[in-house]
Amino acid sequence: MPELPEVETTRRGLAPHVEGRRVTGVVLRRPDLRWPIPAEVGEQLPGRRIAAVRRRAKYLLMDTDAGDSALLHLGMSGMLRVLPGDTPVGAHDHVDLALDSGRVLRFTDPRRFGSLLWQPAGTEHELLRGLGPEPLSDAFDGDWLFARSRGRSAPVKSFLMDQRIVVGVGNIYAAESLFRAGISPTRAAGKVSRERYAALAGAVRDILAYAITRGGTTLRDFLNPDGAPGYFEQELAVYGRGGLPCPNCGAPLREASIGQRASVWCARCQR
DNA sequence: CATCGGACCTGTTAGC
DNA sequence: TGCTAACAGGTCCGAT
Repeated sequence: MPELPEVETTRRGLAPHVEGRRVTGVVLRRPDLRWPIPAEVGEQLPGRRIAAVRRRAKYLLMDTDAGDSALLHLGMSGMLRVLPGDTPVGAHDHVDLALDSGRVLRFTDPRRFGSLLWQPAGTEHELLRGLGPEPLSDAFDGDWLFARSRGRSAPVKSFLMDQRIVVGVGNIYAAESLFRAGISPTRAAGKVSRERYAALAGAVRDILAYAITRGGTTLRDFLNPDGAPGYFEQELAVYGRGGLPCPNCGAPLREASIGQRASVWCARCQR
C-alpha cells in the first residue's frame, strides 16, 4: 500500500493523538511480522512518553523521551489507527500501544510484510543507512538523478523506485511521475538526459506533495489513523488504467511488467 | 557494484 | 456458484 504520501498522511494523523502521550501498555498478539518484533518494544516502551512522530522514507519513527525510538514500516498492507481503548480486536490486529489518553494505537497488517523494530538511543537502525535523499528536500533534484544514473542499464522506473536513489517512490507514484515527465518507464536509466531528469525530479516532487494534500491514495483499504480514506486515486493518470485512453492524447495506455511490477504508460506521450 | 529472481504472507479478483 | 490461479501499494537476500 503505502508509499510516501500514505506514510506521511499516517504520520500527520497520528501525531496529535500520540505526541506527548505516555505508553501505558504494549500488546503483541503476533510478533512474527516481516521480522520478529524485538523484546525491547515490549520491555522498554511501557512507561515512556512519545516525544515526536517522524518519518524517514517510508518508515515511521516514534521517538521516546529517553531518546530511543520505535521504528515502523507498513509494508504492503499495514495500517495504523488511533481507536477507543475498548475497540474489539480483528483478525489482523497484531500490535496495540495503549496510551494514557485511554486510546490505543493499533497496528493492523493482513500480509505481515510490515515491521516494528527498535532503535536504541544514539544509534541509527541499519535499515535507515544507505537510503537516498527525501524527494521533498533540496538534496533531491535532476542533477542528482542524472549523476546517479550514469552507466546504469536498468529501466528508469526501477531506478526511480530504488530507495538508495530516492526514497518514498513506489509503484503508483513512479508510474504517475514518469507519465507527467513524458519518459518511458522502460528506457535505460543511464540514457535519460539531464534535462529530462530535471523534469522527472519536478514531477516526483509535485505529485508527492499534491498526493499528501489529498490524503494519499486509497486503492483498496488504506485509511488514515482517524479512519478516513485518501482521495488521490481519482487523480491517477495511468496507474491501474491499462487499456484505457491516455488522458493526454487518447491513445490506449500500454500495460506490461517492468522489474516484476505492473506498469502502465502511454507509448505515444512517453519516450 | 548492478541486476535479476525468489522469498515473505494473506486477501481479493479474474477466469474457467 | 465454486474452485484455482494470478495479482496486490514493499524490500531484503542470495546468486550471477
